[in-house]
Amino acid sequence: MNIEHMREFIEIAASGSFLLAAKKLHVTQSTISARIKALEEHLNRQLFVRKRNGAELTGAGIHFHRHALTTVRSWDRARQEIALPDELNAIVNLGVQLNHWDRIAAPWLIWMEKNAPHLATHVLSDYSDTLMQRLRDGLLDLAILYDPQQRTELVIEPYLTEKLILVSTTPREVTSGRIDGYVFVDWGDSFRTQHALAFPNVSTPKLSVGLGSVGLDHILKNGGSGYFIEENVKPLIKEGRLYRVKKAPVFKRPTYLVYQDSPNDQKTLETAIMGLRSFLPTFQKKNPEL
Amino acid sequence: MNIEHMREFIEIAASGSFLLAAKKLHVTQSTISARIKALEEHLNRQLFVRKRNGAELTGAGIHFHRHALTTVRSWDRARQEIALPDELNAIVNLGVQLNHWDRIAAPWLIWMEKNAPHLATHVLSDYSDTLMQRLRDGLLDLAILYDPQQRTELVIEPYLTEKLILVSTTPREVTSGRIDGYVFVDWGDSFRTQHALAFPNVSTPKLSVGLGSVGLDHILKNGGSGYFIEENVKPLIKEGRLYRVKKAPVFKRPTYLVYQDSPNDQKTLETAIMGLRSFLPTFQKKNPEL
DNA sequence: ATTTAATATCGAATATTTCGATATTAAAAG
DNA sequence: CTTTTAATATCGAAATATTCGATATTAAAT
Repeated sequence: MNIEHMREFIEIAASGSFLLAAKKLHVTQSTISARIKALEEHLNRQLFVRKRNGAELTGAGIHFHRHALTTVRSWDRARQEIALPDELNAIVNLGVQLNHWDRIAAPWLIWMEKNAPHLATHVLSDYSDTLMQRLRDGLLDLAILYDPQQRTELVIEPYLTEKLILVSTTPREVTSGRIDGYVFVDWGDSFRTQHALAFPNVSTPKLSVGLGSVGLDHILKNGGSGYFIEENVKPLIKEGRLYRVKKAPVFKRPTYLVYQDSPNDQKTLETAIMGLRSFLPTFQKKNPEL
Repeated sequence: MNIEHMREFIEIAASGSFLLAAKKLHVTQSTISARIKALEEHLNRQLFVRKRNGAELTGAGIHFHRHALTTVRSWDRARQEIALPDELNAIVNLGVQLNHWDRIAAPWLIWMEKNAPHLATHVLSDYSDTLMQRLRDGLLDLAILYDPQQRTELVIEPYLTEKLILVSTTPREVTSGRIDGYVFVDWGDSFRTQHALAFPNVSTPKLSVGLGSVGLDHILKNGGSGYFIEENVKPLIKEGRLYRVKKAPVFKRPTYLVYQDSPNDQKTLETAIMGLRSFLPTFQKKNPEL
């Protein structure tokens, strides 16, 4: 069965006439007639009632029409997601953490546009484990993530190291025991370990959230404190909406560049990686303490 | 695009070799080669990496494979429904969890046979996420599942709430610490959370299984305890083969009825849903005659 | 360097699709 | 009741696309 023929069936159903549809589709009416005949024979069911003023769907035709639509849509979606336009000769799929879009994905897209205009780009922003899984499945060419799992077929190289600093909506120093309004943001395994070591006597934090931005929103609205990525809260500290808690330990959070060991398209991957690496020196110049 | 060719693409992906697929499909290898070449040119994307020992999907190929499956399935469904004899005028495709066959699918089939004999029925029994995907792709009309993901195009309504109770092959009460012969059955995200809260000091359970029936078989054969759906173990408790562990917490496990917001065939869907609702205790209270 | 087990290519044979011309059909007009 | 008309159906020839069989190419393993 040919999907284009199903499309024509849909067009005929819409125009209500073989002749009209033929004109619209720039084929002869006899072609349409033959196609429908073939389709009807294939399905062993009449799809149209031929009338003086055109063709009308039969019951089976109406039924088939609905399915034809989903089949054609499914194909269209496949094409849309896979097909590359002629002027682009490859695609790079980059995965980044949800909170890395602004700082990594956006500048990378600009860099790629400028330095490799013949390469299409696609960015997926999700959690580490989803990205990891997509990498393994070959659906991503490379990803930047925290806590990568070592795997033989994957190359892992250190990328940026972020700092997690404790900020509060009111200026204060770190105190022992329960910290009021403290939001525990789960920044992953290694953070949890470091955090437990640094604050052995802090029992269950008042509020735990899985996503940095949610926790940040929360304390900005309701007051409180928590650990956030320095880069993300810097502007807020400048505005005076947040204060850095003095003497609080700073946690490091390394990110890694991960990609397939033997990729399908070495050159494309290298270009993409070059783009990502190009942010490292400039980023580090701006943040010499890292 | 020819659907039969997509089927061949799927076969090649499955066999991992042009040559093998050619043999299976009773065409020459050069035909397969040409077909894939045409497909790749059409999409302007490489789908296979040709290797010494066969052909392996590229990332794009894997991605395309998923869509190819739904397109082909969608077409199959169209054909299947159109091929129905006249006295049956539609098919309802119901998806249920693997362990729900007996309790939901089987009685539903009987109900449908009695109350809507002109509707053909088809039941798919699989995991939640597979069912969810099929629903989205329009390959299922409705499904009953745990943890549905909210989606604009889907309607979700609460259905049965099951109880998970702790049973053991020997009569006893719940004890602190490690429970001997305990089988941890993974009943999904929300169960894991509830379980962790209820048994904070139970470390890694001795044995974990993904599927309830497997776990149940295991303890019946080897002795032990675990959480199972009340309805499933009730007869076994009566027989004296299992004992309910006293004072153990009971976990709730809600199931949901999920269907497309704007279905292909409103009336057919409504009938099917009515059948499913008729099994609900609330419905049976209101309509005791059923 | 050779062998081998895979895919790619190419021209000829074959099959399918499309076209253009014409036939058929059935309702509307006369 | 016949003619007209506006649609679809049919048919053979031409155009197009697909498949085959033979052979070339490739790259890993020997």
